[in-house]
Amino acid sequence: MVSRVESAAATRRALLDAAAGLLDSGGPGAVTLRAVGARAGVTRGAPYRHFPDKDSLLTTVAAEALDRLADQVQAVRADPRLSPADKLHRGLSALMTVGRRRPHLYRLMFTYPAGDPAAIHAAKRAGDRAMGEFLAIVGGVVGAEHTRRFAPLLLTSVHGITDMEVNGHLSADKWHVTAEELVTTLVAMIDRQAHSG
Amino acid sequence: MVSRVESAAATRRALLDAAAGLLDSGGPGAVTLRAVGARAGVTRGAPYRHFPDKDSLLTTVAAEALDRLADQVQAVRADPRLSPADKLHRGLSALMTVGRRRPHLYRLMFTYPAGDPAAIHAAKRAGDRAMGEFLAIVGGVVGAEHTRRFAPLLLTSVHGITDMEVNGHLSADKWHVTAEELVTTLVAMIDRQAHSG
DNA sequence: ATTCTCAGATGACTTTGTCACCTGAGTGAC
DNA sequence: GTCACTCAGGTGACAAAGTCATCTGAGAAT
Repeated sequence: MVSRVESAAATRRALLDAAAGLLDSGGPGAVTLRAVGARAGVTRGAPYRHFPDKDSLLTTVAAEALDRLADQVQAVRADPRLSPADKLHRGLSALMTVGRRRPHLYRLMFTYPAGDPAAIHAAKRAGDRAMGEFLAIVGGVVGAEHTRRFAPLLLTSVHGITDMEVNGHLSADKWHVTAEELVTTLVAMIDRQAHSG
Repeated sequence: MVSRVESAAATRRALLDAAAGLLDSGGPGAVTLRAVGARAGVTRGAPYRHFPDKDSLLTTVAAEALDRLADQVQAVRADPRLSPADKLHRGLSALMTVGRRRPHLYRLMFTYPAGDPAAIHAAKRAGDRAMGEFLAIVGGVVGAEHTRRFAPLLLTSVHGITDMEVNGHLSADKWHVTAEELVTTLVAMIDRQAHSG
């Protein structure tokens, strides 16, 4: 027997999964509320029982993705078997992997959130949490006194590298560099900078 | 007396300007072909005489913006009164200024281009040209042997900084840094790296 | 002068976001 | 246990917007 609230929660979950799935397979254009509903086993109007509008649904998808990223980074940070340098490498890899494996979702995660205030707040909160986890990892590498400058620099830079790669502005055969190479160079530079002058 | 081709060219121009204007003032959601047509003084169907579809129109807007950016950077690069370091600073400022003054256009410029092959090609071409101009400027600062690595790194990083700022992920009161500070740090680091080891 | 070409207008169709309203199954009060 | 209630979900409807077929009229070629 399923209670009413259980069924409702399951539908909500199915809607979010359907939206993310459609986004992955067909890009933003494929995400219509009708298609989302169909994929979740309900009809066009049903999503409005769970989200005030389409933007809020999408922003919630982004918020969940940011939260999962934050979880991953948190797990990396808390893993006692990893050295600070390894943690940094894995954390950054987690970010880039989202961009490569789920480019449309990645785009959504870093777009200015829209929709109702609750969804927007959730997205900002999740984004800040992910950022905070990264900050802590970077702090373990460069030392607290350098974190304020280098952590955001590293994050924004790696985001830029990922974003441009995802959007085809980093054609390897034209600029003769890979994203990995850029990140490696960047990390080495920051490391050196923080541990010398 | 206006010839037919003059009138057609003027309409095409008006359509592109109208699209860019609507994008600036109301975001992507405000750019409808009907609104574009109205703002350009024609009706809904007229844009299809100049662009095969909406995506192609938008991609052309992006291509023109990238071309204008390339022009600016080229002008900076060719200015004999500027030192290499000044050129770099002004070039990067040009990029960030687009992001701040015209955030929606900035987003469009760095999104994977859609539409007909001609428009896509124009956008990629313009993007590559802008990238090439930046590359030349960076080469003047760090020396040819370091350009391949540092130029794309600098560009992607500054793009990432700008993108995250534009999308509200760099709230100064939370992370206690400004975009300027990040760029300054980055440039100083690259400069130092290229001129020492 | 006649015919042709093409920019632009118009009507129509389709997709999609959104809302008002309806319905039926769990749920709490008695 | 009965009854009214709440709310998830279904359905009809509407408006906005992309797109196309078709029409028209003014400049261009002959």
